[in-house]
Amino acid sequence: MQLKVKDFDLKKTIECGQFFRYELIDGKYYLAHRDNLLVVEQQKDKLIFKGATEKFIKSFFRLNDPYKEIISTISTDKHMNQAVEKSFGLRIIRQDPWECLISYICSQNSNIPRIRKKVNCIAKTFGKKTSLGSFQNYTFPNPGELNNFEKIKTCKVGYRAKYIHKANNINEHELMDLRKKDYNEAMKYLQNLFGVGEKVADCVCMFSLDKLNAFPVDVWIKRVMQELYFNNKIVSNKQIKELANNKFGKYAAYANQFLYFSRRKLV
DNA sequence: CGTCAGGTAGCCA
DNA sequence: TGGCTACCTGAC
Repeated sequence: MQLKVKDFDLKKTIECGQFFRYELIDGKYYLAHRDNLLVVEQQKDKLIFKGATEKFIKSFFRLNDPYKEIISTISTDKHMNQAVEKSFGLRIIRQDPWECLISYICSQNSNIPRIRKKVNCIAKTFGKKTSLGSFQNYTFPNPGELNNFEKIKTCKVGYRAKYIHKANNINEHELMDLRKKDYNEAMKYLQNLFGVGEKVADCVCMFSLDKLNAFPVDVWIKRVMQELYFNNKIVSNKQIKELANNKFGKYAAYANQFLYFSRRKLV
């Protein structure tokens, strides 16, 4: 199946570090996410895919987000103009909240290759084998299925094993319902989970709960924000989030991704 | 070896 | 609130 796309760059979107279970083979991206296994490739303005419906693709890659409006909303200065220029076409992936939560718990104090190893290992250890043509991968386990603490530890997640084991008891219905709640309520719920602080909660909000006003502050965002907007002064995460909120408003999440991408020069 | 990497809990002022 | 440190692990 195929689909015409505008203002979309598949490579940037997948490789920018927001999404962890994929493989690039012969120019095609094989994606595994929760129970889905799909293959996608982009040829200019054409998106060719298998293993998913058009509806899923549009929702997953947020192809219906008003890209031009988002960019004009956040492009209030030359810094953001430059960031947008470098990362144009990058979209926020709309992930499954549960897999997203576990993935970002794994992300603490880890670089991208290590996060990918951990998340893939959890799928391999607890998920079911699945295939698309000759490509094989694993589903992501459901809440309740990560109940073996020793097995979790074999995935090299270190001290995060106890967080994952505890998160396993989550009520998935409640988690999904956070999509309908506002940002503050979602943050409160998430930060109540053991091992989930402000950064991880913000990531789950922005990558899976449709909270486009979220603005996760990690070390990279902190560096770039201090450079661009605080004259290289060391400031608190709270100050950074306040500024982002005022400056980028309801699309702060996109500003966050553009700044992160352009700073790290990924892809 | 030490340091660092997309943080958080627990503790203290 | 804000500041501090231990913490699993693997790459350099």
